[in-house]
Amino acid sequence: MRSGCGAAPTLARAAQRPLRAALSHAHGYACKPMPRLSEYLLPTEREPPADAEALSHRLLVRAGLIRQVGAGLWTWLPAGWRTHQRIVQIIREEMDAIGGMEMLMPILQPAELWRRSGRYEGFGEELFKLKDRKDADMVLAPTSEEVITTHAATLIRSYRDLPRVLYHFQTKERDEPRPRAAVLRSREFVMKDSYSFDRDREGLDISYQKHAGAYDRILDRCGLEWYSVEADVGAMGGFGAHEYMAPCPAGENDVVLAPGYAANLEVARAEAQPVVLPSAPAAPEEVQTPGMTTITQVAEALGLPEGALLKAYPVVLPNGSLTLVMLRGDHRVNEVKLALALGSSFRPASAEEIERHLGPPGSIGPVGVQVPVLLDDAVVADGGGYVVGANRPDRHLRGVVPGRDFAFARGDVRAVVAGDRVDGHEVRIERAIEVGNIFKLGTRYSDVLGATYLDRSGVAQPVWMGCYGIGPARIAAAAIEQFADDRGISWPRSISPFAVHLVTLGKEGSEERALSERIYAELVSAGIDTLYDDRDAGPGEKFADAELLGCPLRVTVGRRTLQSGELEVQVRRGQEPRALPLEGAAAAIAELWRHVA
RNA sequence: CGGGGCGUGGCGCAGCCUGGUAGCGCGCUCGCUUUGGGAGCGAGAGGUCCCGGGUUCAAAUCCCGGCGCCCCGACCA
Repeated sequence: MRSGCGAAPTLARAAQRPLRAALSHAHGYACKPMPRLSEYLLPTEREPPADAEALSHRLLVRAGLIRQVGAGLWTWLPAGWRTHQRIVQIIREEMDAIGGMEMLMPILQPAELWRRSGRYEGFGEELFKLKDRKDADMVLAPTSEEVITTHAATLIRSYRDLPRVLYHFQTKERDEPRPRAAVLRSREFVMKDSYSFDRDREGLDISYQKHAGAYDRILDRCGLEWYSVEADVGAMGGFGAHEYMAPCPAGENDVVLAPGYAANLEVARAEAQPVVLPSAPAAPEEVQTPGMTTITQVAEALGLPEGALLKAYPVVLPNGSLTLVMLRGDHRVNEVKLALALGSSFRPASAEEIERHLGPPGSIGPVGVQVPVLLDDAVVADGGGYVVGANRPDRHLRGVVPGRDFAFARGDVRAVVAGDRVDGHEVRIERAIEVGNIFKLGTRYSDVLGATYLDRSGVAQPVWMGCYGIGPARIAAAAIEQFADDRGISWPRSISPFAVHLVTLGKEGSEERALSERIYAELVSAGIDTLYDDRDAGPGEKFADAELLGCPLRVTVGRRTLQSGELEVQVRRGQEPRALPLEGAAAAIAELWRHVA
């Protein structure tokens, strides 16, 4: 918070002439102008738009912070933009603190660069493509690895030029297949993306750790509840990645959490809950399962838990070969982990392929098949036997023991479920929104775009890169989701559009109004960001709007204030009321401000 | 891409089935009253009924085509 930009005018002077003029002109101080609601654009709505589902979407619109332009396209209105900019500033400070240098790269980029990196086709339908008047192919950048690496190729020449961290805040364009929940997934949004350049892998590790520290501080300062989770390095390749997840109901990811453990469900590993198996006979026995094609049906018919059955998931690799993935009946395949275990992408086998290689879909199994079997790690026999499909219609096999009755390779390919354990602790699974990510790129871009430097011995080496993104809009939405109550938003103080929402209940010309003006001037002079509700409206409406907008402190000036000589301050979170002495109110409010969340 | 839903004043909705001068609540404007939890009375303003075509004497309403938006799933550096 800024401090003192001029003495408050006295009450007497305030009564003599328009206060704002006194503040901004007569005094000549460079006070940050603090809006009166009667002159501000804050279009609050009593009802949310009918198509808004997510809480953050409803509240952002109702509180007058954003408005829609098209699918996935949103305008930030003045108060909303204040929050956005506060988040941007926090990010900027923490990036600068780790030695980042702010710059700006264009959104509109030549397709040529993207062809060279292989992403013109590789990025997929999400990449906005267009042509300029000379018919040259262009793209609207969803991210800036190509441009920054091209710069690095010519601007970084020597080991002395490394390491470096460069970043910018820039609009990103992504033709999302399904924009949703207002700013949670939009087609155009501002992102801070930074890029680190190092001499080698060890240097990259250091840059990565610095970013991890910066991101920790950014999200703490923004007042969010958040987790850093291990992430899938995905299609981009890479040497490691973390995602920063903020738990919230409107989130799009599942995070697996246990004390000391946090991972994206896509990559999470945990110890499965045990299942009691019937003891295995000397050899598998066939059982009749007429018309039963699902795990549930067979388990029920045999009186066994679903975990005592094995589920078959035949997949086809790009080379056309078929692999039979087997996992416990109560588990589900995690496709990301499966691709990792297979070392390749895959697709589920078609019914026709299953029929040809194995048997009738619905009762296929691993015994006697001619295709490789990949057995999930959670399948442990331990003296017992499993029920599997017999590769014949209406038949299953009972008492099947992996290893004895079929050969297999091992892999962890199942999705973790709540109740599994990590280090003895049960895990829980929460919805969360990804607000940032950090990624060790390695030399993927420097190799293809020619970013090399000369090392100490004069040998050209590829630059080792990392990329790091964070989305202010998602941070804002996550903060709303995490802290809103039934009256509206409750901003963490660091990213609230205003610190104080000053409500006057006095009519124009009243004594209360004159007092309000004085308090307003004092707050502004004390450097406190204040929104002053001086509208000619009823108290109910003003309070409702204040609680909807969610500034941490609401200061009310009315007849009661005059009678009691005390100022009423409400802390938004918990709607806790307090009384402060009128004398020295601004200082007391500033002090209170320092202690709210 | 598959499935579902919706486009009528700034917001929320009715009217459409069964065609006949477009309505309600909130909001907005003006006046008076009111003023510590979305206040009252009175008077007003505001709509190419998403677009195009068709049927009809007549289309918000029926038919055909298109566009837009939302939700679920798939997908997702």
